[in-house]
Amino acid sequence: MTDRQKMFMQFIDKFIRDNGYSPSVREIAKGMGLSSTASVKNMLDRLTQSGALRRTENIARGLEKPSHGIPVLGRIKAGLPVTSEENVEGYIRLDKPIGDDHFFLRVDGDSMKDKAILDGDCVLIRLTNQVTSGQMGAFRINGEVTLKTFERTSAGVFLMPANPDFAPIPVGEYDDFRVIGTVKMVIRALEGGYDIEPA
Amino acid sequence: MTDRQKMFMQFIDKFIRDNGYSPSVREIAKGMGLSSTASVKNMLDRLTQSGALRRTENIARGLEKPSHGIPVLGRIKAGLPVTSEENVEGYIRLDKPIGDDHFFLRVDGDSMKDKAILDGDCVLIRLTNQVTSGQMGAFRINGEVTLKTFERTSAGVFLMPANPDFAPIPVGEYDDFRVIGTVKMVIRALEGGYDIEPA
DNA sequence: TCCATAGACGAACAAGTGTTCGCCTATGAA
DNA sequence: TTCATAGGCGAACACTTGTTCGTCTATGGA
Repeated sequence: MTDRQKMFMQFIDKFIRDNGYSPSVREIAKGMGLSSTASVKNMLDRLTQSGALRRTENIARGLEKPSHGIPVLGRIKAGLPVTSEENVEGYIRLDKPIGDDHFFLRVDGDSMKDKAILDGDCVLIRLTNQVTSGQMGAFRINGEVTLKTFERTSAGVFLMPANPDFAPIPVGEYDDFRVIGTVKMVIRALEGGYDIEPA
Repeated sequence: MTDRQKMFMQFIDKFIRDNGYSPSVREIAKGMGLSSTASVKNMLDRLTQSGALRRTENIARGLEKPSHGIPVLGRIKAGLPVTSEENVEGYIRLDKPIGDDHFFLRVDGDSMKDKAILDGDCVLIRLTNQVTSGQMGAFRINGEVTLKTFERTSAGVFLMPANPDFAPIPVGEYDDFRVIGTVKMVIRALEGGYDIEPA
């Protein structure tokens, strides 16, 4: 990609970030200091052809930047620059839409620390009442919400902590018990990485 | 929001997901089985006014769905439905753009397990060579990339594991050493939650 | 009954918008 | 030199698109 093409991409990218919709041909022309819309169309065609941009023809503001997410590097091959293509194992799409049956539960306390979940971590919960033995999830028991591992044994149902300082919680027939959802992901933000926006 | 309004939102949402740009008034009309664009405009005005939709007037395909991310629930107040407004402590925007100076490093091995980072976890690294003592980061030493805590003491510089089975790595004057970046976030996907897309 | 609100019709208008066509310049490789 | 490629101009064209206006129906209070 040429420098000029990078400049176009940056402009389009920023425009989309700022406005939530892509720029029109004339807006790009203006932003890039061009007087002809044909020049823009040429450039868009080049960018589309090289795969840097996705676009639906004849559609107003039909530009998309084909983000494939943030690269995941696995074993890094010696000799190569760290972020080079050869090291990429895959991508994680942080912009992938998640249905509104998901929410994060902020972990309070160390009761799951042996499962590497710490106080302050956020666990992504998917709302469901389907839970199998051994699965981690969020549960409400007698009015209190807790993060535990669900265990069904011959001795009954238990909510198991992952910390010897805490005792398993037996779920009796007369307890007010509800499965809230299962844990799909654990996120821990360090030193101001991904922050939580106030409500 | 009325049922009809929800149907509009769903249509628009799906359209954006499918196409990467928002539908035009006429496309909405067609999709909702309406014959007049005025009906659509009425509805869009209602949705915009109630805050369900964001939109720039007079701009083609200028619709946005105002996602404020995934809610984070902290201490859940008893008596309330779990996902009710009152429980929301904040939001995490998974669709927040991250610059391309970030990448994920897939953790290989248990050398940081006492810091609650497990084999297979993904750590978000921000490329930088600024690192202070006590900070966790990715380092290259003698051709090998490793995730460790950086420690500068009177005895010299060390890369500290968080696992008694591993020994600190002293960084000597003649070692080939480079700071790759610092850890901003830890992500662990459980049972097919957020998956890694193949490269 | 009166009235506000949600929802809808159809036609016409005024911008907005992508595309095309012919032509031009500069750069770098063959 | 010759040629391919990136980048650009300006005007004209045709289609897309949001908006407006008057009118209508149904529903659910007050």
